[in-house]
Amino acid sequence: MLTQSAASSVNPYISFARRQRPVQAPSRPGIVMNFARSAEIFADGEASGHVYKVLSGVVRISKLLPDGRRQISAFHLPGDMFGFEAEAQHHFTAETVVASKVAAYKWSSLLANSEASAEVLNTLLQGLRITQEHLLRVGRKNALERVAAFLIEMGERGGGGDVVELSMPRHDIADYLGLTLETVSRMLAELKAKAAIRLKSARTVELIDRELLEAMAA
Amino acid sequence: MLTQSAASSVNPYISFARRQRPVQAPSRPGIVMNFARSAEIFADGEASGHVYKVLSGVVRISKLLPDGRRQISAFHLPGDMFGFEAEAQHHFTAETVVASKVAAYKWSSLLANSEASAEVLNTLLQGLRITQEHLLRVGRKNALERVAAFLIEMGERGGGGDVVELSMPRHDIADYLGLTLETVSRMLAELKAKAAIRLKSARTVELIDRELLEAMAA
DNA sequence: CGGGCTCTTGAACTAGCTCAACCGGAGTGG
DNA sequence: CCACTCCGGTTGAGCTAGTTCAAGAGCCCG
Repeated sequence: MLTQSAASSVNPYISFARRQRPVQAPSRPGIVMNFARSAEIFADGEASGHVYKVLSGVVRISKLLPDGRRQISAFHLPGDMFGFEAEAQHHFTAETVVASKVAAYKWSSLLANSEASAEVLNTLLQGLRITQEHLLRVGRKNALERVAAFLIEMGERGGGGDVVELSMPRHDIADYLGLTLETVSRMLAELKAKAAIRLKSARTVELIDRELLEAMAA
Repeated sequence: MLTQSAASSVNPYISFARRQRPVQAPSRPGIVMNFARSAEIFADGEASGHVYKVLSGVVRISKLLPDGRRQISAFHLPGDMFGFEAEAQHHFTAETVVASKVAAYKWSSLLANSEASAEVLNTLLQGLRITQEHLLRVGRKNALERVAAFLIEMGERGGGGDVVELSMPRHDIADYLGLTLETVSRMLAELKAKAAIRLKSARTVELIDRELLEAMAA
């Protein structure tokens, strides 16, 4: 079971994603829900109708290929909203990376409120821009540039301090950047060797030369 | 000048994109503009404030890296809208692929109209979903899968017939799929060898085995 | 103290890139 | 009407970045 075989090996996260879900369905605006780490909030294909806001923790948005290859399109941090759909079904999966608190809002009631719907519009515009920028990274940048850009991104979103807490495993970073976890690990080692970063632990990165890091992100 | 050198060679399209632009600025809703082939509609960094609808032709949306590497995030066909921005500046470039007719609308007046703004919301939701799906292709699919998926996509968007007119050069397809033009050409040759398609001309592809094509797109 | 995970590192392999030559259709001019 | 040229596309040969496969090393938690 642990000996994964070839390219068509099933992504281990499929089986890990737990169906732990709060009993109370989110019906009125702003229902708060607690999720354990690596829990599924909703899955690709499920009925949509609610949008969510991260209160604490980290949420990953992903799509799976039938053979298990996975692409993470975004990590959502506290304050971020996700789960918007034009149709009645979700077209991607949302799972927690770490234990997280999430507020659910009814999509229809959000649209009824003009102030909220203006905010939604803005969120969507930002989301589209960010996804297009990420597409450029994945489609045109090399492994070192992608990892450097990822660290800068997480640094900025995490408050701008020099110490960046990566709450996700290498596997998730790899699936976000379109790489393998081994390559992510090697690129981190290279950035460390070039004195751009220091690895306080596997998940705690200190950015010791932002300028160099930015130059490497291309 | 024609001997391009190495990975850092400047993208030829930078210099080709012509600044041919209609004199009349789009100020009232629905101003129709005509553009020659490979003309710039707006560039990354320019002031935004208008959104556009393709009336005829094809428009490509792209982002450039300083060294000339380019990622095309979308091709827009007649009926599609583009140019939405949350901020005062555009964050990507829009150029015609072939001679095109485009209608410009003032963003602010579109937002004022609630019916139009509901349509905008829907367009954005669709756009986000499509971009995420494209990210999965670029991040996780191999060259053959990407090219097969591209042909299926263009086939469906082009009306569903068996003969697909690709109005864009190989270079554009490559920059859309995150490949090189040589690889695109080789994958088309492979699909042809496997009898999934027939190349009536370089730009005219006949899909002779959609099922096989879909299987190859993974 | 032991059993899983996660992460790192090494070695070999390969998909796709790079570099280079050539091909063919669409003007263009003699 | 043919020769020439230009440009987009194809094809080949070799190379390399990143993957794959494999073996260990930490590390957290019971």
